[in-house]
Amino acid sequence: MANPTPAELEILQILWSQGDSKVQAVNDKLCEQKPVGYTTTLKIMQIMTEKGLLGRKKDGKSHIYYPLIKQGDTQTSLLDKFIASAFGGSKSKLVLQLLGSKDISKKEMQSIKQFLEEQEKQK
Amino acid sequence: MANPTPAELEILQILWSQGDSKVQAVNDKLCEQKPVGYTTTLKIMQIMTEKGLLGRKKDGKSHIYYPLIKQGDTQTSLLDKFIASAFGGSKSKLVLQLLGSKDISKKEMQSIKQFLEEQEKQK
DNA sequence: ATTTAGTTACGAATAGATTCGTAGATTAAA
DNA sequence: TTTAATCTACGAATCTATTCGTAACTAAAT
Repeated sequence: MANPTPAELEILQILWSQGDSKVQAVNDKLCEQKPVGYTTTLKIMQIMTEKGLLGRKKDGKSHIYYPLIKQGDTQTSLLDKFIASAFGGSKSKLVLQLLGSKDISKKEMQSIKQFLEEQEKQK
Repeated sequence: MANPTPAELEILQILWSQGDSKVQAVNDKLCEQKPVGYTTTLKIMQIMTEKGLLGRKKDGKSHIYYPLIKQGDTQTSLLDKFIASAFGGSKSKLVLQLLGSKDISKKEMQSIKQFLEEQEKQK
């Protein structure tokens, strides 16, 4: 399955976070960030349906759309591609760049270290 | 400064890793992965020069090109944008996804843990 | 039945990135 | 000086994603 385009990803994020939705609801959410025409959103969601990224069921005169791909799978796939193109395929280079950045919050560092500790216990 | 496009990034990677180069050398390198015409590579490098991504100096009848932006800065900028679009802006979510993935090598985990240990000592 | 509001389907316009053909310029060699 | 090889500059073609106008359709309200 091909990766979603940027505009498609925005729509997927909305569906993943707020659940199955009508075009109107998705468009409203998108408009909170930047103005975008209703038919633009509709068109992209129709394309996504053709591609197999979304499914839909009829509801009155409109449709309710839902994602056919999992958020985690998509993130993994996008991440792999990103690491290949920007970090020469090295996962650790990316992580080190992140861990070394000044603007990573303490809370974020906390949850990372905690994850590693729990992983140690597993063994 | 706007982020480089995918094709531009490929060229930057080559210049960062093998140093200042002529179009010919860059194109040869690119062709190791996929066939691409000489004038295609030339055109993109000319555009990059207009944009201020590359500089160049005359050498005989050709030019020697060099990056005007740092690899680390570019990676940081691309990464920020990527995290915003694919991980809702959460750095830790991305790291956890990576650390939890099955195909991260032991060597990579090693260098990550080592980095965290050294960071602890700093305090 | 007619009107109205909301929705869909379709196709075209736009925009940006990528690709490459061609013509002209430059350099080195014969 | 002429030729050959290489390189640059330019513009056009292509491709993909995005945007939106318009017309047709649907359902509900009057």
